[in-house]
Amino acid sequence: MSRTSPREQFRAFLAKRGLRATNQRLAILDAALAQREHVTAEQLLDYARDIDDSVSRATVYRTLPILTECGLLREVDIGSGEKFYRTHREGDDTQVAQVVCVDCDRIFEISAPFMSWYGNTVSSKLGLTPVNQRLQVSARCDALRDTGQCARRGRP
Amino acid sequence: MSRTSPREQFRAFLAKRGLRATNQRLAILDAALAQREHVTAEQLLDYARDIDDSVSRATVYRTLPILTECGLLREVDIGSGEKFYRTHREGDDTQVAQVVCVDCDRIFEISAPFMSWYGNTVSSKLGLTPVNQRLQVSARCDALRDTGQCARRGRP
DNA sequence: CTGCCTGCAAACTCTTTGCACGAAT
DNA sequence: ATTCGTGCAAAGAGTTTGCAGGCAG
Repeated sequence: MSRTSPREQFRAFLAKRGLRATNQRLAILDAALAQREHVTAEQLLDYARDIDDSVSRATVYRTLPILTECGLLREVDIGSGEKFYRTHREGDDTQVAQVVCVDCDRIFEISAPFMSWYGNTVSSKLGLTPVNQRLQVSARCDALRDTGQCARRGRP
Repeated sequence: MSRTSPREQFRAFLAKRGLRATNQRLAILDAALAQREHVTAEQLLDYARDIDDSVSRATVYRTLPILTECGLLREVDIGSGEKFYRTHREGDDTQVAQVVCVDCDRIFEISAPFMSWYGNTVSSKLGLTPVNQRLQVSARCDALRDTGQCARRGRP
């Protein structure tokens, strides 16, 4: 229903915080929005440089937390050393599980509406209130095991 | 039921792989077994050096994967930059959720038997078979919020 | 003896930070 | 004009690795 584009949303967020809408920040935003898959900071740097070649690695790292707090990106940490980022679109479920295929390294996200209940159940026993939670599944590809091939293999 | 001590289990595992039971590896094992809480590689190095001061950081890092594969330790990654390790005793539940208190930084583990069902459900939709899964909850301390104090605060 | 193991230190990866210049408001 | 933002390069944290010597089997 909302008519607010991500660009506007970002500008409004920046203004509210007294931050500036620089070309670099906007280029990073546009680069992120153009990606359908999970991307690393390094990949985002490349894409952002295609839009504005003055973007530096430092600025990407400084901008990512802003975009995350703004709600435009979601940070996904699968414990592999580097963090991944994904555009968070309106209507996206907040409670998602990540399924990481150890064969093709792709990250799938699945709505997991039970998670918040689990988090509450498990935390309340300890006198704690959940802030956020992640369910992460590592899995192997059935097709690859059975036929030696996986259609997803190698795809971005 | 088993009469096998962790030491014996480790020696058997090493022998089976053609690896050597060095003093350093045994010291690291003993250091790990003596800990009740989650420890980092660095802490384990300190404890192991109390037993055998010739243990080096490199050997700790080289030994941790062995102990993990052997099933004597469990690796816990809470996405904080460094990994934690915990002794995995017989009868320990494999399906555990980690609850991390963001106030006192302690890691609690709670049995979460529903997790494997969930992992299966979510993976099978993608044509994947789960290898392992983690449910991780970040939470705040109720006592600290309400009374300004938490009995667990500062405790190891 | 032989070859796996070791400690040391350097290398590596991802991320953060100090600094002086540059641009948004 | 200010003040925040930037690129660069160096620093950091955690972990891994190359090498020459050491010790288990």
